[in-house]
Amino acid sequence: MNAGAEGAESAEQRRAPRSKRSAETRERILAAATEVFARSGFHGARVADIAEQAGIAYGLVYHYFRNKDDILAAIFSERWAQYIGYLHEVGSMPLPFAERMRRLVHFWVEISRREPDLMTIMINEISRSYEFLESHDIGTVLVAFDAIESMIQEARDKGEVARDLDPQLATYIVFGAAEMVLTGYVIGTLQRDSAEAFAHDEEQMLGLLLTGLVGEPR
Amino acid sequence: MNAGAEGAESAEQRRAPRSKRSAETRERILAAATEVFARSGFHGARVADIAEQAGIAYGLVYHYFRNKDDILAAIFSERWAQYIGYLHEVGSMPLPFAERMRRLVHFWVEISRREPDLMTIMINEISRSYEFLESHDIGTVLVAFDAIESMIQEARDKGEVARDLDPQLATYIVFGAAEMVLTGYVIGTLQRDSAEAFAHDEEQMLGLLLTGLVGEPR
Amino acid sequence: MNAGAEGAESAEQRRAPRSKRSAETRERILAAATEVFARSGFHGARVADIAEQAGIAYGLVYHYFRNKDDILAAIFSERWAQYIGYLHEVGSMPLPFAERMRRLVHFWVEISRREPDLMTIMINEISRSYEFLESHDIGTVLVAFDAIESMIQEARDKGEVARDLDPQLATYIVFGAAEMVLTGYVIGTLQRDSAEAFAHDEEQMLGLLLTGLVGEPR
Amino acid sequence: MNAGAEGAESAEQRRAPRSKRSAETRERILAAATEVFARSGFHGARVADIAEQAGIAYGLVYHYFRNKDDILAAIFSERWAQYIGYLHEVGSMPLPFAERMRRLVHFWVEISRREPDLMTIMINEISRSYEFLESHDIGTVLVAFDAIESMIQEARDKGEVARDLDPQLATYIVFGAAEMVLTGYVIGTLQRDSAEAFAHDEEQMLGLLLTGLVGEPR
DNA sequence: GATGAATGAGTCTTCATTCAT
DNA sequence: GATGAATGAAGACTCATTCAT
Repeated sequence: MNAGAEGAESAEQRRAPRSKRSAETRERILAAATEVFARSGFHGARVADIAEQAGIAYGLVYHYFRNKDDILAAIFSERWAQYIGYLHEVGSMPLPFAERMRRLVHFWVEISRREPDLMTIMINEISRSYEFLESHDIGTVLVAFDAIESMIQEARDKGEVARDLDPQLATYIVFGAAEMVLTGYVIGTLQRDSAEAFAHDEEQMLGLLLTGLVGEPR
Repeated sequence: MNAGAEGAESAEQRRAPRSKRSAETRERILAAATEVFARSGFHGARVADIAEQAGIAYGLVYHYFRNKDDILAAIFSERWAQYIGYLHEVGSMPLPFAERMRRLVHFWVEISRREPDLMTIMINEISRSYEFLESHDIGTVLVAFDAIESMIQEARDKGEVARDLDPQLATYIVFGAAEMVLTGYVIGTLQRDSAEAFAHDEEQMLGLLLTGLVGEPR
Repeated sequence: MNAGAEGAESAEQRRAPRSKRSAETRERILAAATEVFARSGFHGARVADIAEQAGIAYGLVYHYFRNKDDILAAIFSERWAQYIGYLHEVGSMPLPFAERMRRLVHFWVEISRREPDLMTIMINEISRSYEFLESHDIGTVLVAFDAIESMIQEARDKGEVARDLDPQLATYIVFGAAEMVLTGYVIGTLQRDSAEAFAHDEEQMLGLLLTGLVGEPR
Repeated sequence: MNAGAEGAESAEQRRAPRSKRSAETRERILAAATEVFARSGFHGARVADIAEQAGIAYGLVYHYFRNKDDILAAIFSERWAQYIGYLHEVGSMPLPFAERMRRLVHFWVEISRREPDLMTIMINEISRSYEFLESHDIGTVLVAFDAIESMIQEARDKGEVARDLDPQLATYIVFGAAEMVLTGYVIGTLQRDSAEAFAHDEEQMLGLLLTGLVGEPR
């Protein structure tokens, strides 16, 4: 398509300024969309709102994204990718299961603190399965589940978790538990204002997931 | 008119044949809407679809509900009410905490099996929807959380759960865990086709919530 | 239903209650419609509003009137008829022109005081010519103009008004002048709270119409 | 493209070709709406009709006006403004009262001749519409009354009109008289086809308003 | 690249009117 | 006569997307 136009060597750099600006605009759109989607939801967000938030004309959005869906998909895949990356990273570290879980929980809470808008979107839009199943790569979402499931599976094999545990179901439970707490942050019913408060929550979540409500050896 | 046929039944039933038909139509609309919302989502559902599903003219929908939102709100409040009712019922029974949790989990799974459409809506359209949370009574939703929180609080006082447990946070975790499993049923990534399979899930969830991933005394 | 309870007497009278009741209901609808039309305008008034105001089911309205237009037409023709009647009555009396005008003006002001709703409708709806011309008998309206025009014409022949006066145009002016004052009453920009105030207005109008703004021989 | 043709004209015109086109489209919509409203009335006019008349797509109307009401309001405020302007202009001229009235009457008749559609709307949709009066600035309408009232008041102080005249009431009468004649033009019951005919009407109106039906010194 | 004017399909909602009971 | 459930045509309005400049 544009391969011929690329030219040699410096071409990449010559293209740079333009593509740099381009990339910046693209990023600005994504950032704006993240904010607007978080505030109004995917359906409630108008392309015009996103453009306005990004400080550009709304027609320009269509130079960077095929359509509105595409924007959500981009937010989703690009951010989720790094998330998945982290999951795999944690999964491949030679750490005890409890420590892996600790990092996982910490990671989730951290993201929620730093990028609440992004987390809001993840939580609110991604679970709209009927839409997702049709238009996006639900597989990509499931990869995250798989990563956690492998983690649990492996831990079970090593005897770090109960032998009769169903790894798949356990994954859903771990994921759901974390997600609801994050939702609490997002909708403001769980208000936390200090790093300590968040740290405390992490402890609680970790303890509860590992040893349950009853669990004493915490 | 047919008053004679009605006889001296309960006063409630005598509440006019017309109202009766009316009530039936209303129910038919709610049932149709539940199905359509579950299939297409609130935004994707057209009032015309609901009317068609209910086998009525679409203007009639507006005799029973102010607008589309109102239909969702009705599904929500009328079903959620009975749900809350059950929570309180379980909460007031003189049962050990573990048993209460068992019933709770069973209740959730049962509803999902019997009324998957309703559960789909609850999960997709209501529990995550800022729109809904903004326009309707978020308080009503939170009552469910409160009921569970009281349950946990009480159990803590009795020493049935860990002393340092944060009841509020624990509630979110319990709720979130259950919700995600149900979401798995809803979107079909967790396929269960027998009563045994569901029963097994209940055991798993209960065990995990009570004694955690590690938990041995299960 | 309750016919048997009514007892015997003559057939006419036995039918009387029914047609009497009928006539009453019809009147109640007209009265209600007058109020509602005055408040909300013809377009803004819903048949259901009228029925509610009349205290009946809205389907019943269609037993008495073909449709909404028909109600307005009835108000119009039945009330206007008596109005026209008065105009002709005044026109046929052997009175000096000034006296006729006085009675005319008094009549208008009186109606406005006693039946402001009716007057509001007359003023607001009847001039919507495009609708009127199509659906109603504009001729009936014009009869009123004709009556006044004849009055002026005759006065001119007798030398009671300026010889070069165009009776038709003068009619419009007289009519318009009165109508705007009444409109002032209706919309509340001309507030009058005593019989004297209204009487004073009548004097002013009469004086102005007869001898003009300048006019001294008043 | 046409920038070169524009040259170094006034800054106002340089205000971008795009805005220019925009302004033209807006004007085209207003003109179309004026025609359609006059023909079918505000309620009877469909936005689609207006768009078609303007030769544009349906949705474009909503780029320029919030809704149908807004279009009527724009017609009203933009035209009425110039109308009020003229009233004040006449009011501030050092002219005898009779001359002022002459100009006023002439002005009304002229507008009716030149922009019958506009006048139709003013009369049918605005000056009588409770809807309009409620939702918009009735004050703006009343300013016109005030202007005339001041004119009469001043004339009374100078002894140009009867000493016992109520200026406010007189204003309503003058206004109403004129309005009804214009209504006659609008609904076609007063057909005038020559400049002379209109001029003659002006004479009649002026004479009648100044010296009344009886008035001889005319 | 950038702009925003233009397009028009898609839906909700209203409400006069009909009709079974 | 009376009721109000049922119908469905009609129309306002939104907004994603295209495209000329």
